[in-house]
Amino acid sequence: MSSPIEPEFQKIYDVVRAIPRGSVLSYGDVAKIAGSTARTVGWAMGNVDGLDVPWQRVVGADGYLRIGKRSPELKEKQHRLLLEEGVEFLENGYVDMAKQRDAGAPPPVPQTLSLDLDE
DNA sequence: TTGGTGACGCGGC
DNA sequence: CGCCGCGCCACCA
Repeated sequence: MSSPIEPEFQKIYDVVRAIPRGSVLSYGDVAKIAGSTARTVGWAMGNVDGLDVPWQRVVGADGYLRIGKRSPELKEKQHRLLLEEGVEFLENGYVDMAKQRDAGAPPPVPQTLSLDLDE
């Protein structure tokens, strides 16, 4: 509604959509895969508007929900959504990243995406 | 055009 | 282990 989705952001959204339910990726991870930067991914997540993008599955590299600077409610919403998806949290409110990798969790990025950013 | 800001990340202290 | 600063890229005034 605001701005036309550039193909580059499209890639970001594509990667986020590929995140399996109950799993999460960090902004940096998404950025690396989409060939962008963490900041840009963050900006993209803030512009999902009505797109079909599971923005809640993108968290900080340390597992912290880096939202709430100006939208504490949004952070709570993300927390709730992730809980419903089966994502485990720690006492401090951080996502249990260790569990994420250790739970024998499936690769965050399905091969269906075939990231061809390899030269 | 320049400068400041931000849903980030990481190295230094 | 926490705080600070720089780098990054896109957006807005």
